[in-house]
Amino acid sequence: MGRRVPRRISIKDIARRAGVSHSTVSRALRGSPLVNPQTAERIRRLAARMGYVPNAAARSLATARTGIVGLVITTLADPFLAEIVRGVEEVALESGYRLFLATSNADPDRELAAVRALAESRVEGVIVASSRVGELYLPHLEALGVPIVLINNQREGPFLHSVAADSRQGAHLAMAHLLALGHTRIGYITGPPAARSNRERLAGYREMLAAAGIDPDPEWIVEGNGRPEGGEWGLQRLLASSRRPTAVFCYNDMTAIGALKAARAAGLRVPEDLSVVGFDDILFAAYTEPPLTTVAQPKYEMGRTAMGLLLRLLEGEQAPVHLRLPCRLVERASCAPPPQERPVRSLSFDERRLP
Amino acid sequence: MGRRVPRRISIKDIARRAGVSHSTVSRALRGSPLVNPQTAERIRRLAARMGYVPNAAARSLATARTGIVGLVITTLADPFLAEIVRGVEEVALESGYRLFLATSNADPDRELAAVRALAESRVEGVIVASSRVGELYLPHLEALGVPIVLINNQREGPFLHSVAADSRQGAHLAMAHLLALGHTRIGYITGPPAARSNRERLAGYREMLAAAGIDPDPEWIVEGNGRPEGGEWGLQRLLASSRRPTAVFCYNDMTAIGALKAARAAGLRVPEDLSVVGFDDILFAAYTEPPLTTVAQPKYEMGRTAMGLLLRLLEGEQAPVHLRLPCRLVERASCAPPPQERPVRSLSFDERRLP
DNA sequence: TGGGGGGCTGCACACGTGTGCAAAGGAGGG
DNA sequence: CCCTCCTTTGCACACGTGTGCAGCCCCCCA
Repeated sequence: MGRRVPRRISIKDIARRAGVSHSTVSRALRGSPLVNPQTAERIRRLAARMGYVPNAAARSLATARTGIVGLVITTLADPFLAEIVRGVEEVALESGYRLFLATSNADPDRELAAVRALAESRVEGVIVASSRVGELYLPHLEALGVPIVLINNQREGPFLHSVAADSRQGAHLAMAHLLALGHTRIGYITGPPAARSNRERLAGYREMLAAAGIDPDPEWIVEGNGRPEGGEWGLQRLLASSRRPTAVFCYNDMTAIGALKAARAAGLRVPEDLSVVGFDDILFAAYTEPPLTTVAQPKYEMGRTAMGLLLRLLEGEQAPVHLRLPCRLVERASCAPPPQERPVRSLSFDERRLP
Repeated sequence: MGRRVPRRISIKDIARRAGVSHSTVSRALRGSPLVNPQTAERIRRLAARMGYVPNAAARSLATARTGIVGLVITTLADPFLAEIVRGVEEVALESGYRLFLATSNADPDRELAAVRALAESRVEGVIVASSRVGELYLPHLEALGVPIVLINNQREGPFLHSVAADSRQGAHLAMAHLLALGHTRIGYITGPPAARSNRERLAGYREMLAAAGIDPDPEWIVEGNGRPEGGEWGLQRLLASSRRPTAVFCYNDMTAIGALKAARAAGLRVPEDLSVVGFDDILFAAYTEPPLTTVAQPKYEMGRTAMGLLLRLLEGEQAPVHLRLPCRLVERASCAPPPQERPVRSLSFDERRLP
């Protein structure tokens, strides 16, 4: 399959033209002090003039270093990933590493093929920016024997390191905001129940309620799936609960978007009747109706940090490292004080037990 | 910098264990008919058992083929790109090519560095999935001397090919829909004026108005920028026009989102008072308020087609090719028949000239 | 003037894989 | 039985770059 790549200038061609050996050219271009400065300069000029471009494959072979980092993502369709990838790529470029893309879309066959491609390319390290890494994926990656940095997906293993947003602290921010506005009945729409981030946000939610002396009603915690449908269903169930919350903290912005939709469908105004807080600060959070107050993960920083950590690991540090970056609250327009409590008496104990 | 990649099994190791020469191993693993079938099978078994993984760099060097395709995108933050990349990646994986990521974020220095990285990796071809390729970027890419497939960015050049959605036909769909609903005063909020896609959508807009016998008011065409702000400003100007449109066709969904926001701010209900059509069908189009009727580009198909085209070019076809894929209309809830024309007389000629 | 040392250069080999060519061995036909 | 041809294998070189080591030349010092 395929044609050959066009034959390009090699250091031997330059050597011939310069009347030196290819070794000298190699050294001159690499800036070795072993070459006479004038000669080196002459060679560099000549190389530039001849349009020389080093051959990465040949260099890899000679040096046993590829300068390639694998970037594993389940799917680019996750708007959350863009900024992370930007951060990763920027640091990679600065430090002379190349990125190999490996997406899997959660298909086991493709995951396997992708890992094989990474192995054949002899990646020196791997960054996994993906909410859900397949359970089988990770072992294969570990078998590569190179350091792995997981983003927002902390696990334990000899080659495993991680950079994650501090979801619990982020949840604290969201809840502190709602509590400060005067809310006391606050719901939480979960993401994928098994996700670590979900458990942490839930923990943060519970902690802040407890700290405020509020006893959370079990009905306030409803299951979503991290996607808009989940938010829709979740909010519907919340609205049906006996002690209807005046505010909802959502696992992520996608969930919040669904929740906003359901609120509208139920005739509720946001934020007058219901306050909503999201998580992630995706691009569209600023354009929902109303614009969404949300907890921003430092995505770009996480990307930079992950690649920076990988660089350090490639330099030789081998101890497993797990880094946490703080979130911050982005206040927009989806939160307000709770609606005036109708002076209607709350249900008495007896009434509650009635059908 | 960096440690060496762990030493892995080579065909020489296998050869030693199998008691044959490395040539035989190479041939066996590549499935050459020159090897005794039993021997070949034995070698393949041994290779698998020893955990052999071919070294892509060495193979590249020997065959002068890298199997690498450069994927150039200005920024991943464009939600539009995700599906395209998915299509590209899928075909690439199926056909044994690897993807090399190069983003530039419109920074000239980074563009240069990215192109140099592509050159050093000896990419066999390049796919450019990016609304705005820097003017300087493209010449550098062309200097690589490998086929280039542009997505949604048709230009002419010896190595340039393209796959694009048929924007004009898409505009026809949108306009046909609005006209069929009974609208006669229809505005268009542009994208970046220089963008080819914008010119095509504008052309499609004009053609359909003309076909319907409608003489477009110059005030109906207002300038946006492809982002929500542009849509906001654009709609504000449209609402201020003397013959206020009852429907707006927007350059893209981001613009439409801004337009929806401005409509709300102006107290207009969508779709009762104003119909809005977007373009692109990004993920969030389904979650705007109301859900956005829009023209979908076949993004996934475009990605697949682009990579497929590149494969054919790599096989040897050299004629510049420009492919067009049709769009389709996705009807949601942002369009309705125009509001009942208030029986109020329209302004007379004389009145119009008054201050 | 001889010896030592430093600066610079080239030789030769290595990296891992692929492949043209020669050669060995066996089978089959005359 | 010999010749030919086919199958199978290994040798040797190539790809482009990097690098240890030897060697050359020149300068400096004794």
